[in-house]
Amino acid sequence: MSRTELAEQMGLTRAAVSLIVNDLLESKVIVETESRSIPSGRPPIVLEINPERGLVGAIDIGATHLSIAVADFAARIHQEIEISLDIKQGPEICLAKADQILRQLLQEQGLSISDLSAIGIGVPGPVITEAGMVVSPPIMPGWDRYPIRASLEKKWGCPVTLNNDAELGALGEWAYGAGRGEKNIAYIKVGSGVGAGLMLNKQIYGGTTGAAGEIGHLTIDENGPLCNCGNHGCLEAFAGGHAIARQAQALAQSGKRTLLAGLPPETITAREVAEAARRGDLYAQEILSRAGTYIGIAIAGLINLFNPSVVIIGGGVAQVGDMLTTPIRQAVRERAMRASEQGVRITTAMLGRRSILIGATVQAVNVAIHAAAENRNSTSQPALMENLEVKSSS
Amino acid sequence: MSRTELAEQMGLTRAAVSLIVNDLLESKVIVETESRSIPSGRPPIVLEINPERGLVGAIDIGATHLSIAVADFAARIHQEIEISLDIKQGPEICLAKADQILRQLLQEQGLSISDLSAIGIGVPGPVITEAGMVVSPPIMPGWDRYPIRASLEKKWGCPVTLNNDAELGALGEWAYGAGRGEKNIAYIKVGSGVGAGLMLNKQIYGGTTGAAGEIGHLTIDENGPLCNCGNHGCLEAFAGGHAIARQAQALAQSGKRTLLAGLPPETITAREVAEAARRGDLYAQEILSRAGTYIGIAIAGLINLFNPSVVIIGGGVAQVGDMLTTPIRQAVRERAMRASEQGVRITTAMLGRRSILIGATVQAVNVAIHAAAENRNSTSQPALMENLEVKSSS
DNA sequence: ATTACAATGTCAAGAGTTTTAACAAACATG
DNA sequence: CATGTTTGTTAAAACTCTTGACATTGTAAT
Repeated sequence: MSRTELAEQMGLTRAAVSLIVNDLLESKVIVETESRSIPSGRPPIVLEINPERGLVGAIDIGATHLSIAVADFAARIHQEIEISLDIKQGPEICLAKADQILRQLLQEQGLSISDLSAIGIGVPGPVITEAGMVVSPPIMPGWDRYPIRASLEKKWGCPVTLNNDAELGALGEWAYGAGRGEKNIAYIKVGSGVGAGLMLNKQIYGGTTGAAGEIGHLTIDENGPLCNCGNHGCLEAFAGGHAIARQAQALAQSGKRTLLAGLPPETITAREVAEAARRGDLYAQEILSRAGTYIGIAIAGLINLFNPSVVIIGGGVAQVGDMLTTPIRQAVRERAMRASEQGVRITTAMLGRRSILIGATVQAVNVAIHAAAENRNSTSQPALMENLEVKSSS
Repeated sequence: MSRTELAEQMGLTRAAVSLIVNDLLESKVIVETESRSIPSGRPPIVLEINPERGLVGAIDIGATHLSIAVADFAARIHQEIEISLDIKQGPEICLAKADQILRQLLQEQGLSISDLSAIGIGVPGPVITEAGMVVSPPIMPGWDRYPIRASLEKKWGCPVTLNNDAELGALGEWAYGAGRGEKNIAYIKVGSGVGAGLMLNKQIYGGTTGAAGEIGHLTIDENGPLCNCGNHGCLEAFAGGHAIARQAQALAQSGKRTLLAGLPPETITAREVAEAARRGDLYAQEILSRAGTYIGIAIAGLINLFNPSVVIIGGGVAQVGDMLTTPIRQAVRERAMRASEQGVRITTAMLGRRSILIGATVQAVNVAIHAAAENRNSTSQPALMENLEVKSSS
């Protein structure tokens, strides 16, 4: 983004922007990159946040895994590690583990926590961002109202941000993936459960108590199977990773000619179903296709209510690609209203399994930038930085 | 709101606010009202937009009616009129009618269009606010892309705003009704059809193409009755005014002992059902209760996705009150996730059938204020006015 | 090559806002 | 009636942004 563009966006003159920008250049918060060529006139000098200005940490705590990454201010991941970890062990154990892995990851490069400008975290539950804690999480026993952010900021001595994981998936895909620059997007995380993260008017929308986007518990069929949440026929009970695994286990024991038949039932997860489907197993494909249809029904509802411009399918199960998106698209076409359905693009996550980590990185970079700009003695530097924070649509 | 409060909200000092405020007081855009008493210290002087500064027009174009009102800057309605009008007649005829009624209404008080500072309009279709037109409306044949705002501004010579009617219902209830000061609310308009208007982060949310909030076309049961939109089992086909009337007509002919039995089927509308139910007719109550349950199912989905703090039931059918809200509350309690459901209040519209007109008034006042503030030669007067626009939460 | 053109970026003086720091005003309480 | 507390006001000082010029850098035409 050039000085002139910034001036227009902020409602200032080029001269004023020049003064602010040069100040920020001097302190290396932003840098000039190559100048684009334009039809006529002097080419603008493109400005961006200095990728080398610092490093941030990104942590994705899932139901059964823990991913940690170190990235620069351009959200380029330098190092990454994933281990399995049961979130039910509670905050003390899980966060201690995260602390340990992060330090280890940094040490490999001769770094320490103090080299990080900020750390972004995603968790699979309703988050009150301002308070830095989760409230009444369905699948995180023991985490309710635990002061996650406060305790980590104290331990690490740097700013920490906490968000819902699906929100971060949406943010990641919006900033660097399939939803770049769009105004309203939904990121559907299809993992063991199903959740949605929303960005409305280019901002994360978490709802009143952080519980927005619970698409997994839309009622699809009131006579359907029992869900963890206590209700019957939730989407999650039809199409989540657990539900897929359960169907596959039943299939394996049914005596049908399927690639899954040979496996011991306990070892069958959604991953095995995806693998079998990829190899052409019709029964496995059938399971995924049906899941896709159910997800599509729910997404049709979401589209009717939100009218987004893009819906991005992410999460572990989404790695199967078209086997899920094709039935989803069809269900949406059949169920959603024309006016909304025609304007929406439904696509797989561009950042794959990294959407959430990248989203966490973006959040961390944003707070780091804010902290840096606030320390400087200028009024409108923060406002200018906000326009540079993530390459917003031009 | 006092000068000191304004200063805090805007991040300025009291001194700066004083200068701006006194300028605005001089030009009578705002006025001082009585000073509240506080525990200790000098009582603050409450400021508000001068209610007498001017008048605005509000127009609510429904599927089968046209309501027009003249109100002051405090959204107090001075005059009001409602006639029946079929929106299918198209924009030329309907807007000419609106023009005629408005002029007539003004003339009764010795006024004319030039006495109005702005006019707000609501229509029952997806609106692109910036363009001032509707796009692909399901129930407004002939209105697609007709330049509603442009043609009216030319005709009337004052600023005109165009919004979806349910959006305005939400805005009206948020500003002066059951959702005052809340951050995220949904207004459910139960009329011939069913639609939702959303205010998220204290702003109208219309979606990417203005089609957000189409709750009426959520699929409740894929084997349900055919809907106007072409799909099966939409909420609207179960619980809209049309659907209620259809059920009542069937009931009347069924031979059951009901108050509706005597009436000729063609004359039975939702209004007659409500009337019979109020008189204790169990069959009529049953119809309404079932409609409430279906609406509740859809609202449960909306709550799971949006996590609002208040859901307001409005529109013609909602006038029956508890006969609709009780089953709605119960369905929501059964279907929505705890975390979201516990934090939400479900209530009837406080402004009754006027929600939309008041919302239109609020929009009109806002643009009028903006126009007034922009003409003045000051940088931050517009910003200050925004904080006064509608009594936002303190 | 040279010239014209069109847009970006820069500079110094001047205009306009906001802060600072002190003070006056208004009300409750003892 | 003095005291405490918070609001609102005032003048000078500090700061920010705009104004209106000019230099810069590329493309396209002569």
